[in-house]
Amino acid sequence: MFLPVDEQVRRIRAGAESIVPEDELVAKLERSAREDRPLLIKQGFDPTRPDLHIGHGVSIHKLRTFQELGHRVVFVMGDFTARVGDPSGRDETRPMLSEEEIESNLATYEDQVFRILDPEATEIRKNSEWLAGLALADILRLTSQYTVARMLERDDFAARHREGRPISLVEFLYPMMQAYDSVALRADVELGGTDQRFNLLLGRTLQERAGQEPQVCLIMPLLRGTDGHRKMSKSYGNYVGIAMEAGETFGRVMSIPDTLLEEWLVLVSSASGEALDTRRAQAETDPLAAKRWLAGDLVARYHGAAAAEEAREAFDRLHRRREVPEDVPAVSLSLGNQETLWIAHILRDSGLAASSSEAGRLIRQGAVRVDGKVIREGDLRLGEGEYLVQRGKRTFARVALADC
RNA sequence: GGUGGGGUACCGAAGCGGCCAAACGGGGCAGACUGUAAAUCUGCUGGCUUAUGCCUUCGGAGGUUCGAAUCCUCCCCCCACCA
Repeated sequence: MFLPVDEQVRRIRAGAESIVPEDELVAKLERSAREDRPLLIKQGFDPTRPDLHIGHGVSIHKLRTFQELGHRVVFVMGDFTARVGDPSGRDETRPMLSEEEIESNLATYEDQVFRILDPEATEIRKNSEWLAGLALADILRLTSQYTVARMLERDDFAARHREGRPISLVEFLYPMMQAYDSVALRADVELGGTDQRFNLLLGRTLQERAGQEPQVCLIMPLLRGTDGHRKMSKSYGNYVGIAMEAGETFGRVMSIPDTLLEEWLVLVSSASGEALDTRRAQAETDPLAAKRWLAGDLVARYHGAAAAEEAREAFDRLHRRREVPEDVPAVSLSLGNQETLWIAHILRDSGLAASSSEAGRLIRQGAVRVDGKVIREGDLRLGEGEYLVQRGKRTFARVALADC
């Protein structure tokens, strides 16, 4: 039923930042094979922000690998912990979320997660199931199992404490709750990013205190974003969203620096084993081909094979052949009672420029074309008719001018 | 509670009576180059019915002045040290 243990380990280890401790993972896998019983793989998610990007996808892909290896994946929605907000990597307390906000985020999470995970083989559990019912007495027992000094070992807490910034008591409870999830589920393995290291290790500690075999922590690196430097994050704008439109996804992947390519192939592509090795070699010899494959692979995974083909074609058309894309947004503008409209206003009102001042600047820089011809005159006016207006290399609008 | 230091455009950070729509860096946008890139170089980066013109902006509200981001008063918010 299971692949040989060493092959399983190989696939699990691919791309991982660290496995703590690896020999326990091997032991668990061996026992699982011997007893023909799948391991329980757990990952928690904070339903605080409804948009997932492929940085989150790194560990979700890894969960998928576990599914393919025949293990049992439990996806924990931290609906209860979200009311606190994960302080990891933060330098201040986060606002608590209301129940309504949390609920409304859950559904969109499932939609995105199931673009990667097999829904049939995934259990989704909310941690309010076991956390909401805890009595104060239970919580006292739990909190007695860990010390303030050890809590302060965590880098972000330590820094905040050292610098005199506030740490609310409830934030100490966040890792405790996440760790308790592992106790409640009797997790064999927990996945998380490097920023989760402390929380994952705390899970081991609490499991041991509860008389359980401690979980193995599988720590995945944080994915670097499209800028090639900083970790992928929505607030840096260097992300590729899982639910993002297909063409946009394709384009963003194509624009990553080559130096990022191998990393992305390992961490977020569907390739594994030998296929992955082949792609990694290709990334060296023909980065463009490898990047195109990766872009298509991601689009196919999130939107289906047909969408990937379409995205590739649209991309080639726009960027390689410099042709006008097929789906240029159409805008119709009213002339009002005038004969003509000023080009700066046309650019502004068709959404190609944020303001008429910006439109003027773009024209001065030679970035504006009308029907393929570069516009130099800042005072150009257009009369009734249809025009293809272009701003820069890749932003178009088909503008219809008419009175009415 | 005391003392001291701050709040400037998307972010960081200069400016400390006119030459300030506000230096510089980052980010963003555009041009060149290219493999669509990245790196590099160049330009732009408040708004306005089309602009050697006008309007709004430097925590908030008033005031002094021909003139204020810059001086004064009050208020709000941050930070450091002490208690």
